[in-house]
Amino acid sequence: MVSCDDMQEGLENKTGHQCCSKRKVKRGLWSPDEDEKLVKYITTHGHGSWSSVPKLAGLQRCGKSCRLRWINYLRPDLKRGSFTALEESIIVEVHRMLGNRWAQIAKHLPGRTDNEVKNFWNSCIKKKLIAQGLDPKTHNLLSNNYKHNSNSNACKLSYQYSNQQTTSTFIVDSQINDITKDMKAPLLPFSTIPPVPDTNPSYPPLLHKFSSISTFEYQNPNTQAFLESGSNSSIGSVPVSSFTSRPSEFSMLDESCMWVGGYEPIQSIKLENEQPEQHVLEIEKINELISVGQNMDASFETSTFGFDFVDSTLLACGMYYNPSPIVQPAWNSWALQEKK
DNA sequence: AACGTTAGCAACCGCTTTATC
DNA sequence: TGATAAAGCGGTTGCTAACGT
Repeated sequence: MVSCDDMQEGLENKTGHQCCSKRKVKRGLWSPDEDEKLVKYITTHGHGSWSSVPKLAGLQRCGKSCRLRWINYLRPDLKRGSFTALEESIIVEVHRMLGNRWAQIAKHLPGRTDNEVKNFWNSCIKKKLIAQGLDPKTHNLLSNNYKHNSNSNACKLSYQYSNQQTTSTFIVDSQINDITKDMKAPLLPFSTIPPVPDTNPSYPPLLHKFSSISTFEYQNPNTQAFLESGSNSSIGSVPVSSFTSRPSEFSMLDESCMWVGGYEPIQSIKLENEQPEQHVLEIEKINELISVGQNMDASFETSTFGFDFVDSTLLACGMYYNPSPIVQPAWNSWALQEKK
């Protein structure tokens, strides 16, 4: 077997990435000495332009390599150790919504890097899903052949799928609103609800935190929504069209906002619309279900309306309701009012 | 003990996106 | 507005350690 030293010796004399083609760069594993140099430099000066870091830090590395080493390994805020069951659940759930967008998934896991999440997915979660008979790409049931050929040694899932149904068209990222995904959504109860973090004063003021509505009322020519405040409860009524026809009514806002708001109990949420062919969905029992660490159950699902697990998950996790472009101005004015 | 296999992970590659001029 | 550089990102590679035979 080729030793690490051999490998590095062989690599050292090669020219590196295009970005560093003017100088010889070292590749392969980082030595403690290199780590120390990089940490010392970054903590003192910040990284600035990564391409200039190696020279300034006294490293014979490519700037890209320095950046990667810092982000994936040396950053002081990185979390070490195994993934928890909760983290695992979050990865599965967000992956089901976003696919292999590791950087986006990692944003929901403080202290974890995209590389780490990706490696964990490929080395563990993927196998667990296959062992459960689920396609790790689509999260749908696999064919029997695939299932039988899967790795039988994969460790057991720490969660259970309770159902396998429903489809809704759903936009999951406000920054990629042109991307519509078919959500094949098995019902996946979280093993626990994510911890409620402290309120983050930096989160965008114009975002409406769905779960903390207190009082709100507005009208506009196209849609109507009102929220009534009770002493201990909030009742929201938000006009939406059928998800299948206007899925963009619901979308996750910038993923970095996820988990930020935490969860505040709500008594009910009513979703309705004005068009006769569309439906009204009464959401009851949410607090109960959420408080015991579950999403809404299958019986709660209304296939006609298309309000399925995805949406209940958003709600349960203290995510955000993203109004449609029509509704947005009203949300914004409400938010401004709230700020005063 | 020797060898082969596998899992986990760090690092790299190359493409895409974003920022700057 | 286009060119270029820098940064970001996902896929892939290959090393090490652990495990099995």
